Amino acid sequence: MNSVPQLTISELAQRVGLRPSAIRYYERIGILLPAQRIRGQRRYDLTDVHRLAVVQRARQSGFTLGEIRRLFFGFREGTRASQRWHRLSRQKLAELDTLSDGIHTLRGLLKRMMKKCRCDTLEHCGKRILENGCKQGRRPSLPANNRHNRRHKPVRRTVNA
Amino acid sequence: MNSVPQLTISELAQRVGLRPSAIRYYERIGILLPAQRIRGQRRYDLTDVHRLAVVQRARQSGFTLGEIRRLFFGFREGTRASQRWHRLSRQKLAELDTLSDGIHTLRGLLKRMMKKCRCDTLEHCGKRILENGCKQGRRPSLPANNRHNRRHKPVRRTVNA
DNA sequence: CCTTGCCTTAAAGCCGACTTTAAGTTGTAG
DNA sequence: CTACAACTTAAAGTCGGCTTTAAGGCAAGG
Repeated sequence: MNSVPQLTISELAQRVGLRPSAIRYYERIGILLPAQRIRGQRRYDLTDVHRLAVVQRARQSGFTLGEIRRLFFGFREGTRASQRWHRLSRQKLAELDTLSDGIHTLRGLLKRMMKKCRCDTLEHCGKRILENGCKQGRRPSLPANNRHNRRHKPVRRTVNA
Repeated sequence: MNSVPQLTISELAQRVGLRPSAIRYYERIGILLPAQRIRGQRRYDLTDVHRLAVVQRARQSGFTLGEIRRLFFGFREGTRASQRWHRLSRQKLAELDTLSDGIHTLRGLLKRMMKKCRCDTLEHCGKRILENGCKQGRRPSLPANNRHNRRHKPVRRTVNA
């Protein structure tokens, strides 16, 4: 049924554009469930690929690994826990909205700087941010640096398969 | 002319929601120009406030400090440098667009998870990301962690002045 | 049999972005 | 005169997110 039943760790890594070490790390911290093993070695299938696709997207969008675990893989069924999950999600949704806003603003700033060139643009933008920026939506919550993946070799994803 | 001619470092910090140590750090790494000093102590004015407003917004939107320096404060006039700047900006604009996309996707995923509840939603989303996600816009470029600002005391901004 | 290649683990290292600490200066109030 | 608050610096520490290293296992091929 699954076109790719068993992937080794480095095959999986290849597909999602990560390195094996990152995948092991994700397992350790509970982003991935302990993988099935065959003679001691981890094996994965397509559901893992999909899961990691979401993880990657989320990381790139500024989610921390903690948030990813809580929000995407942290819904247990108990009403208690589920309530907590809903609270967290609502919170994160709000954050995402203000984040979108911020990105929009900066996109605009960058574009204006490319045309009109120069500092008053910047100064003026800072002023605007301060003024209207006081609409206090819980600000995001910067995650951590992934630039490693650039410092070290880039890990190009396999285009498909 | 400027309603607030001289701010001490902690006054400035207060206004932009940073701690003094962060501001000194920004000066060290060239995000802020060496501040004017009066009897050895740094003094700031409104243009610094505005500058930091932009910096903050950019940090929250996932820019690294390096990018912020290069993109917002790194346009020198030489045609050579200016070309480089334009290249970087265009690149970052593209990144911002794919980032917006990603955020949109995840927002959708989170919302669907709140309604329909559960994993197939997630699985399905992963699949979609993999399929169309291969439109290879240079992915962002995660910056680093600011959660410190939460671990340590939050530093509430002064509402205005 | 031995090399090659990919796997394993635990532990240490690294980078970005700050914060904390330690030690010292300065201006003001009591 | 002293105490205090708020500043200064350099250096060390911290945290998240990985990567690298060191030491070893195991199957396939020559």
